[in-house]
Amino acid sequence: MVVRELSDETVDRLFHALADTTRRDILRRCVRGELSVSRLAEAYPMSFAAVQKHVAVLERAGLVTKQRSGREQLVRTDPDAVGRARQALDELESAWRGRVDRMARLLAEDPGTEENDTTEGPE
Amino acid sequence: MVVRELSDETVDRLFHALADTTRRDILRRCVRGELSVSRLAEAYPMSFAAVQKHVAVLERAGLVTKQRSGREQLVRTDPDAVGRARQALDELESAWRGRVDRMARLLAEDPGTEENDTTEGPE
DNA sequence: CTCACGTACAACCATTTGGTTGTACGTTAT
DNA sequence: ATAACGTACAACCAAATGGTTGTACGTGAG
Repeated sequence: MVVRELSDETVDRLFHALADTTRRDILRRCVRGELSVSRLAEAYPMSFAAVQKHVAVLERAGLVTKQRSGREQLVRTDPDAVGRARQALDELESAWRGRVDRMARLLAEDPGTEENDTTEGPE
Repeated sequence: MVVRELSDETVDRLFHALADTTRRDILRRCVRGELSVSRLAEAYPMSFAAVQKHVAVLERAGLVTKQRSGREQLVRTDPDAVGRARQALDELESAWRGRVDRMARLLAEDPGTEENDTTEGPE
């Protein structure tokens, strides 16, 4: 498993897609069996086009995939999606604890250099 | 540990706050020692007021707390914050697998009521 | 005391977002 | 063949976002 580092834009789109109740609900629905967009749309108090847009946002964020089946477009949430969201959180949390710093430093410097942290952020 | 369920609005604000590169960077910076807002502002190619607004967003999301110290306002990221973000993700992921539904139903209803799922979304 | 600093907040602006309706087009059912 | 269905997409709109500048005010330093 390579787990490539997530770009800022990727994380932006990921979290933005998750920052909406309707979209999170769509995700939940489309795990147990894919649903056509119109079927989905029936579930919400908004137009078909609105739901279509929500799905598009989820798709751009890589949280769902669409697959054509006849005249329907079936939406399914990507199983790895949560994984990536979690990874984004992990990357943040690791900065939290300075773990990444320490590890990087431990790998880079001599053992025994237990300095206090002064990790430079992006200037 | 009580771990109260997160409201939709809470999760909305949480993910929305995280869906911005600058704000995520602020979070990273304000873990190792709190920083004054103006100190923070120096780090970004935008006005003081803009950074102030970003901090406000983080604060409303509960990701950061401010504490007055003299004429400065010190920003510190809440250690429990990531925890709540992770919880939000967990609540989603558990729906992923249908675990929460089943558990909730098992706990709430009579044993043996094995209905088919028709999980009602926000109407 | 006075002034610079750090903050708060309002007003304003451009862009994005989340929603609408309407139209067009391919596919399935009758 | 024709009608109904599911989708795609454009145009439009109101509200929220992310940024700006300007002003006011408390606090700390000289």
